[in-house]
Amino acid sequence: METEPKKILIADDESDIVEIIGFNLEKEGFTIFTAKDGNEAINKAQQIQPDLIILDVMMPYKNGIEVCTILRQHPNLNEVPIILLTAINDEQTHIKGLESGADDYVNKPISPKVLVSRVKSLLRRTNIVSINNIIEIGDFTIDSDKFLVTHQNETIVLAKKEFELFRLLASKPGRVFLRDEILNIVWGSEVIVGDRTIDVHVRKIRQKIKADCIATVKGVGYKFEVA
Amino acid sequence: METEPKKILIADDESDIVEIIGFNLEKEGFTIFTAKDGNEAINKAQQIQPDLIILDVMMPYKNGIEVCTILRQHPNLNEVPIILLTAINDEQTHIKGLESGADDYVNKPISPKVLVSRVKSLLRRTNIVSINNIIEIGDFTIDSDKFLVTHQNETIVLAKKEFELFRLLASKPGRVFLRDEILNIVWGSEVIVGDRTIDVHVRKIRQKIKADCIATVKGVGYKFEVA
DNA sequence: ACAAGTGGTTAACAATAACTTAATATTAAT
DNA sequence: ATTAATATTAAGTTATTGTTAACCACTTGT
Repeated sequence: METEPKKILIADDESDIVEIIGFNLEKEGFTIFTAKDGNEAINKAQQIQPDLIILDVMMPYKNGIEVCTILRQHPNLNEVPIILLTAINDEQTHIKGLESGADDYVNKPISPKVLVSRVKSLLRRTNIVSINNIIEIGDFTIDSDKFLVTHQNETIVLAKKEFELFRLLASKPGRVFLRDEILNIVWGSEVIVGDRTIDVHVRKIRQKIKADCIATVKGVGYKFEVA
Repeated sequence: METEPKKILIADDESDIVEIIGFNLEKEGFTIFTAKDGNEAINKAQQIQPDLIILDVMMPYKNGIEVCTILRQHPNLNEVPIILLTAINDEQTHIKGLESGADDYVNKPISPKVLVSRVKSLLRRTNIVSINNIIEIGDFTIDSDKFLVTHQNETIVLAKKEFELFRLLASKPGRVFLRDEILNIVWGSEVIVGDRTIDVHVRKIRQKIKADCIATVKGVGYKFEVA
């Protein structure tokens, strides 16, 4: 099983904090993404589907707690581990932060080492609990648990066969799937359907997804192409 | 699906701390068990199989970190959520505590309310299915103790099976539950009921709850959708 | 004990969404 | 240009779910 580096999104308007935290997490092998305000945090989270998000509470446009509340209602991000970071050492805010759906609430000033420990602890816990069936490729997110495809913040609802076909192609971008393979995997080896059936499904997917991401390889099959 | 109150084991040699924390957690509907030292904590944990353990770091016989390390090697307790409690505000200990497998590390003096929040947050994360006896999602409040659903201040009375089905779906908003899953969880794996049974229950829920919050995924199952 | 009510299940049928096919148009390869 | 493969469209078919009402088992109040 491949273990790609875990992606962590850090959102804070104070660039030196982002830098020091980012540096320490990178040292541990995490891949770091950053955002400078609440809106950017939400957009980037959707784009990159991080494994964990660190949110400063005091940020322009949307504060960390607001971002947290929004993410918890988001179809693909409502289970992502969230750590709130704050200079506010206030009981009410602390409780409100956790109630907004955050997993941890850490007061500044922070020891980077402690933060790294907390990140690891949280990831350890979330890995035990949930194995998310999410494929990300290009601007697409394919969530098998929710039977949902999202593309650039837009949610696309596919029917069962459409979804299974799309997921198959997207599972190995660039690789061509023979029509026979597709039939075997999506329809099953016993089922016999005409050749045009696949085409019609491909058409429906292409229609629902505006992007041009399924390529025909004439005489062979279809493949998913990253734009 | 029975909803027993969640069991929490508190281990601390300072009886007044145990008392104040215990009191506040009981107020929230948790059942409290206590231990006065490390060995007792391990024994009681095995006996009662708590849903969460709070360990003081400084305890006789075995300290909290040692207890945590041992529990993490124990077959039945290696996944139980653990919160370490400590008067030691020291970075090294903090990190060691988390590395021993604890999920959280909280410094004394503690606000009981904050601790309760952290307990809830951790239980929310560790329990896929509603362990908090109260689920709040969208405009809905689902209270497993009172078997009550409220929606925008209106009280909705659901029958037992209806309630369990609704709670299951609401416990993982967005996630599609396969019909088989639903049967296994709500009806139990031994019980055999016809296919239309689920539909009829869904219909009744949809009828009682005016909102359109249960979506059908044809050929797959049902899911709860936030409006 | 009895009637009335509640909850749960089933069966019959209706409605609908998903899937398949067939007919025709378009495209790509040689 | 010719041909084979795929795209497109609409219509037809099937599978799945929705709806209703009836039935039975249990509980509750009298």
